Amino acid sequence: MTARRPASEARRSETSRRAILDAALDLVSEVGYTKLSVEGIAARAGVGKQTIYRWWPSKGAVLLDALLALNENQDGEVAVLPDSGDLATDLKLVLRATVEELNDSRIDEPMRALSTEIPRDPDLAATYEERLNGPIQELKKQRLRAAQRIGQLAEDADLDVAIEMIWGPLRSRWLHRSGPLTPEYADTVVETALNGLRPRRGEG
Amino acid sequence: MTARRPASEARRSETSRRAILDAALDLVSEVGYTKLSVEGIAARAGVGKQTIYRWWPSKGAVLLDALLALNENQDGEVAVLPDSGDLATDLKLVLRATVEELNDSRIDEPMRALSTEIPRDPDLAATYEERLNGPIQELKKQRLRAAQRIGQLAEDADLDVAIEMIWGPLRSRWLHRSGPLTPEYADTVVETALNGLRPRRGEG
Amino acid sequence: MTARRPASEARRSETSRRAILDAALDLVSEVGYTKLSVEGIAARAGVGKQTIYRWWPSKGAVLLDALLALNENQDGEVAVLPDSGDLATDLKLVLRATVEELNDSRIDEPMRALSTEIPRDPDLAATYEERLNGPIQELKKQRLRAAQRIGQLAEDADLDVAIEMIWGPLRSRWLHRSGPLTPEYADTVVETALNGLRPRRGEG
Amino acid sequence: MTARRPASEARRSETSRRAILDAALDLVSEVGYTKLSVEGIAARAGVGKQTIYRWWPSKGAVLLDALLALNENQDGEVAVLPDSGDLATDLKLVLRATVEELNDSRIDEPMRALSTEIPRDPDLAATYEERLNGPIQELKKQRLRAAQRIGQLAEDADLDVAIEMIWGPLRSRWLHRSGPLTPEYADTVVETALNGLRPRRGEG
DNA sequence: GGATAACCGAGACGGTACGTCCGGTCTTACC
DNA sequence: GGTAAGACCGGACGTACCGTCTCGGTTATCC
Repeated sequence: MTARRPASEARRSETSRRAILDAALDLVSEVGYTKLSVEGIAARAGVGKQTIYRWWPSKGAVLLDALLALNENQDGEVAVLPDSGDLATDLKLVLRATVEELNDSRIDEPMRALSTEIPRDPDLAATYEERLNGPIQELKKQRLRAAQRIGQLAEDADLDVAIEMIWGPLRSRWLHRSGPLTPEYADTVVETALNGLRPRRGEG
Repeated sequence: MTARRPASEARRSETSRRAILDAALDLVSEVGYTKLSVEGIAARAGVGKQTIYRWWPSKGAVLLDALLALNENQDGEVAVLPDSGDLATDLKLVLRATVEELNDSRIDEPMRALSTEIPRDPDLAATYEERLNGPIQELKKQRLRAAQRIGQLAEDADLDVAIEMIWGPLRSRWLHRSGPLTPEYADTVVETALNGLRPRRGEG
Repeated sequence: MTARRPASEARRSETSRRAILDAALDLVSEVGYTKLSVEGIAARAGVGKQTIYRWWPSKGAVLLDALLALNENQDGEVAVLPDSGDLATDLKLVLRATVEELNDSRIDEPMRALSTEIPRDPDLAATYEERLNGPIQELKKQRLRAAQRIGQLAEDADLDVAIEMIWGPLRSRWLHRSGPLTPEYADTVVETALNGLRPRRGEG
Repeated sequence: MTARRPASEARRSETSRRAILDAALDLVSEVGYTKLSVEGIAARAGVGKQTIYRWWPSKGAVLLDALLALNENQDGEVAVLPDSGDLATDLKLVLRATVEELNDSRIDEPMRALSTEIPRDPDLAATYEERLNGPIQELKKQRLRAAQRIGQLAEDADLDVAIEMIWGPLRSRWLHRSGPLTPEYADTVVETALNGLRPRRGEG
């Protein structure tokens, strides 16, 4: 696990790294991202500011690492989305899990912070894409391609649009707090995305 | 136009107000929202800082007003979404217009700034909801309800979900710059949202 | 007295200015010049750092002003050196006063600080020359010229050298703590400087 | 030469020591004492910071050693001041040599640095006194005592005052750059110190 | 038409945080 | 055990803005 980090970081203090990530998570929950400061993180972590600037370019980057570390802890990392043979069932399962995650205050605040910082900071966006969003996006596409192969998803569907259709509404409602995040909402979104908004032929 | 502002603002300097909004728009395009500062706006507008703080609570609020003023200028304000009788056609029209708007650099930066600031600032979010998003959301719902009445949209569809399905993907691609905003993309999204992701029965 | 400051400083807070000068004097005595910091002065004075940087270029400049302010307080400022008609008597008087001043802990530390900072900082040196040393030097020269006129000082004496001869030893012993500063020492220096080091002709 | 250092320093790297002293001299001339840093010296010398802190307590101490090393190089070290039998002649000779030394940019900056650091740092002052100033002071006193013995200097003269009278003005003019350092100035000072400021009896 | 009060520009003020430099200590790997 | 390298905690630097607060100098109503 530690060995994963490259040789150039051989002398890096694992203690300080953990303290910084923990402090960042704690503080962002306590005071919000806007009032989160590198100075504050350093103080809370009992660390010199330089130790943060040496390894991260911004408070957003610290937070991204903190979030990644959070995932690594609850290991057995899902390397793949579930595939029971039925797309709708699986998507509901996944979205319900996402609902739970976004309702987890440990994740909610830092994730919200990242979501609003990424469009402002191209460097952070690139890292986020590479380390977090990209891989996840690929998993989603794999699952959708499997569905295409067995005729559960239109063959000519644009997968990026499809992903947006499925995961977008949840994310949007969460980010703008425009409604409660419930398992039922997850189900509704999946059904609507798959079936479309038109009245279903032969219904009623 | 000026008369629209309440009596309490009778003594307010229209010159300063315009200068501030213009300066805000100019600066946010030049330096980005993060480096935009009340101090900078005041300097650029040739105005005292207090004149800004007297009328707006934050730089975000200034920008919101600036954006609203921008809309008021290009008058003939569409008080309603087009209704040709065919929902798909109308939605494509509207989304193509949105595509053009979001490609307009005059609007792009301030809009992006607001989009990332709103989830961080409840007060700004409330104002945004009341002055800009709420009314627009209502127009969209009206158009969708009309479609429901003539059987072009499922009667049991959750309109909030529907709106997210239709307008979400465009907004998301724009905000994260995850692909080009083209008229064709607008069309694809409308079709996908209406028809759903499942293979259409009897197709092929 | 306050009116002496130029119009450009009309809005300057006299309260803050006094607090800063007082804090600087207190701190330099407590912790020494090396550990004196602008940050520390600001904190002690209950003032923002910018308020110091707005009006002074360095901690040395603050200290110089503090010292000048100290002199202004004990008014009745001697605009001229005493002239009783006898040079030796007057010089002893003046040097004994200097001895007392340099033994005053209120003056000792800041003066010592300035003395070591001036050779390092040309800007500070210029200000010091203009505001403090220059005028004093002029007074000394006036007194010595008077002595020349009545034959108590060699007509061809270089006044700069003369001043160094008279005031230098005291200053040197003080700066390097190479011996106690006593009235007797002052007298010895005056006698030696006036009579020279050679054996006096006809003595003994 | 190397053997002069005590046994405890047996393992000390002479290469590093030289590199540090050279780097210190170079840097103090380039950037001035204030901006001279242990970090900078280490980097320039290609040496670890610890190697400096192991052997010297401060940047001032390094500089003092560097200066001492400089003297040791131009060997044939004058263990005694010249004594031709005429004090005035000898003093002029010595002061003219000092003038030349102080005009040497290789010596000027580090010496100036030391001169301003010593009154701030008692430890450095002690070392300076022991290693450099003390011995020199003793040489001066020896020469002056010899002069007293043959009636060229007043028998009751305080030698410390005498030294200050003779060497002080030069040092002061140099430190405060209050005038050019010339051989003529050296001569004037010697004459004035010996003869005193009073008009000479029987002149004219 | 003279008082008066809100608005305005300017910018000083007490603060917070920035991102950097360096101090002095400690650790690692080499020789 | 000395050394090069450099991470570490900490303190201060000088700067940028925050949001509040005078300060005079216009307006622009209202008596």
